[in-house]
Amino acid sequence: MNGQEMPARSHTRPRRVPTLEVVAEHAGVSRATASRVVNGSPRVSPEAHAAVTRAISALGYVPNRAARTLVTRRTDTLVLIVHERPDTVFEDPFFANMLRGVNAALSTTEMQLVLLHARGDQQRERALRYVSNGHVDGALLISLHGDDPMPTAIMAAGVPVVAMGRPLSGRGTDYVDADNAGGGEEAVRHLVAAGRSCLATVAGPQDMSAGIDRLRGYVGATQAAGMPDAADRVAYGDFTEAAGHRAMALLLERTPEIDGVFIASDLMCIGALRALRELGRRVPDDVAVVGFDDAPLAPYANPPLTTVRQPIRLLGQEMVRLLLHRLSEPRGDAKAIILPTELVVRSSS
Amino acid sequence: MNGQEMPARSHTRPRRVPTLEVVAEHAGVSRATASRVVNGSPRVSPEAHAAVTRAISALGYVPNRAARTLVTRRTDTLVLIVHERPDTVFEDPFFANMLRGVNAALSTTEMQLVLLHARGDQQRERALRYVSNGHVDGALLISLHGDDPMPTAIMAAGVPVVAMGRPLSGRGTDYVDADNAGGGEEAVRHLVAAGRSCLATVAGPQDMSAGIDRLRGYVGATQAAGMPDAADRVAYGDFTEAAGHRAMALLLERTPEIDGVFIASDLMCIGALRALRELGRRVPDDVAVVGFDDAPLAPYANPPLTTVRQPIRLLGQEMVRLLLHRLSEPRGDAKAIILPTELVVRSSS
DNA sequence: CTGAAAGCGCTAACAA
DNA sequence: TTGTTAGCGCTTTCAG
Repeated sequence: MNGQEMPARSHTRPRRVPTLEVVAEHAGVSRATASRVVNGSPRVSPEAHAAVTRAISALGYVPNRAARTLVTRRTDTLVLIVHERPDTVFEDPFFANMLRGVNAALSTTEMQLVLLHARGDQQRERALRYVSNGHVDGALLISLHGDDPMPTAIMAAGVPVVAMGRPLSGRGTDYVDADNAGGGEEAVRHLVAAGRSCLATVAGPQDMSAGIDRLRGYVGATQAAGMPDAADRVAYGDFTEAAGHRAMALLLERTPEIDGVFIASDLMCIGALRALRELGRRVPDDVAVVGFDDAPLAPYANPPLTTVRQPIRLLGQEMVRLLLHRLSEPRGDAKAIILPTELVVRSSS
Repeated sequence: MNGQEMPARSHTRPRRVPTLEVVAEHAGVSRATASRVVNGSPRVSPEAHAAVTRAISALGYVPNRAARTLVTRRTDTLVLIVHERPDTVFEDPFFANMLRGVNAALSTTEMQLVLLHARGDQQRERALRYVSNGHVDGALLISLHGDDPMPTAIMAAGVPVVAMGRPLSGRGTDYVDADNAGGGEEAVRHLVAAGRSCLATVAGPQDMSAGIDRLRGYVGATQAAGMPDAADRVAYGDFTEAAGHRAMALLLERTPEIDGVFIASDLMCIGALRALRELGRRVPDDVAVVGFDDAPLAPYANPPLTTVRQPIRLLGQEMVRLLLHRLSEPRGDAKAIILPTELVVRSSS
């Protein structure tokens, strides 16, 4: 299989942990009864229960997961698969925040989390094989691009899936997402309320729902505000700082009179801010900027950026909650959890 | 054990995967021979090998990890334990970068990574139990504080450990670290070369080796440069932005004539920069600043910060390499891998 | 309510 | 070089 002999890993762990067998003996019951107590079965007499419980804590017994998995085919493990297209979305550290949410939700459980990267065909294959072969009870998918078949493939293997962000394909996939469209609208309303009349946007990649939805919100709100021409002032970037710089410069070149701009990611904000500075525009007096808060970088921008904040940590938590729910409730319509965004106004001191 | 009945997770996975038994039959050999092929034993005839290999790919066989673990007591799993003291070090996203390094090193292996947070006694206990009970082959420890007994406890359980950063206790623990002292020295040399004569430092927490070592480097280099009095101009912070702000303000209050400062983390840099601005100091003309690059925040500072860069991603990789080495080489002296830092000079455009 | 017994899929002696 | 066999520790019928 792996083609080479395994190294003889002989780190002799002398302290062999107690087995159920030993617990049962210590409690004066059979292994079956001990197992029932461990698994919380109600069909156990109070005496037996007490005896086994005592034995467990006396011996410091902990169930052997491998043995349990072997028979139950349950792994008590979730996998987080990170789809990372070389040097784009994952460059920014929004990941850490999401992870904290995931862990928070998991910490009340006996579930453990394993991490898998899946960039490149080889790693994708490996990840899919891993998931399909019963190594995990469920999968969390993040940073999906385009119509990635991964969610469908995993579901076809009978493993429940929850995606972060609305998947562009795979109609039946459960997912959690921020209200990206609503955030885009809010940004526009803020700019309009600030008296801006010539809006533009640096939109995200149109092969990701986050990019698409934020743009949709922007377009809808500008039209609702009676600024249909704003829908034409769009430049696209791939969520990176360099792209933000490029897009902002392009917008200003095409329409110098822009006085308000919505930028669909915080990394792009940093780049756009740089472009504005280089072109001699003052922020926010000359051009008002509203960003989208994926990661904790925007607060460090200079001048401080007003942003639409995405509750990433909460999204992580909700992903896990939804997946755990699916585990006990395998069938049913696909669910989507959309969390509201929040406008965070920051002004230079 | 867990006190409540497990929910009946019945997501019927119909597609039962093929077992070694089936592979053996298909190849016309015994299970033992098939196993030998799977594990790359050389004691197999070419014909048998070919037959089994063919059967494996025909059937899409993948070894059942639980079964294998049950007998070999090897899990092919490493755990990354994050020690996160409430709201201090972990606030900054250096974590994501380290994780990428870890994953890079792991991706050439069949090993998988599980993530465990251990803040608070309860979670610490859980983590230790988890590790001690043979769920993993080795442990990676990050963001250790003070004389945390965790490394020693895990090693006592017979599980190899590698820590990120020199542990303050546990003499025998393997670890990887950046050359923090060297970085501090380099920062000072840079400031001296820039003609600064009244140096100060915002040092990190003195219950973490990163804080201690960077300060040591600073002190040593200032004395070597004939500025013994600089050793007195030290203010401490806990690596957070707020602390950096506070410490910088304190330094300037005590010694207004400071014209060069070394700041032991990038988050503290952001805070210090804010303090400098508020107090009307110009950077770098008035006060030159050299930071320490833990996370990708510093580049976004305004003005751009000259920093000592820590190769976090590489450190992650080296952690894994060292741990894998330990797995095959259980005994031997504790090893330390110290990676050099790099001075990154950034100037405002 | 309890126990005996049959495996889950795999590896590792031990024989052949 | 190969096959036979005995478990690894646990859950789960099935009788009692």
